[in-house]
Amino acid sequence: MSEKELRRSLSVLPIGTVMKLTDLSARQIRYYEEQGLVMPERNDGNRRMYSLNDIDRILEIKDYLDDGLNISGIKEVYKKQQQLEDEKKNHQDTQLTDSDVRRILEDEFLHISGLMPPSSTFNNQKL
DNA sequence: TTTCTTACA
DNA sequence: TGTAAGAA
Repeated sequence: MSEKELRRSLSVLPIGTVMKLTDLSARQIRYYEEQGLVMPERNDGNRRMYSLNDIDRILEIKDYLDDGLNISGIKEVYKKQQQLEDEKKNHQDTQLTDSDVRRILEDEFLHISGLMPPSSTFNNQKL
């Protein structure tokens, strides 16, 4: 991991700073954590400490919400991304190319952002 | 002062 | 999601 990545992953921001940076309420920020969308560290007194990566994550969540996605929809987006990353890691037993990954993700975006049925996202065969 | 958790006329 | 209450 590069030094840059390490710095971005250092949790040094209290929720108050995150509120100003994201223009979200503490309530909302904590709620996203409850939903497993972000997992900030805790310091001494059980206070949440966020990293720059967390900030990006939260801003991303905010954008998705503005685009009409609900929490469950966002969860699926991240689930999909992680799923694709895993497959990418086992590049040998799968036949997915980078362009395939990009296409699948694109498809998911349109699918999910268009107010999809909660259970219609498991039909991602192998193209 | 700031943040945490819990709960809801 | 907001807000109040009590604790840390």
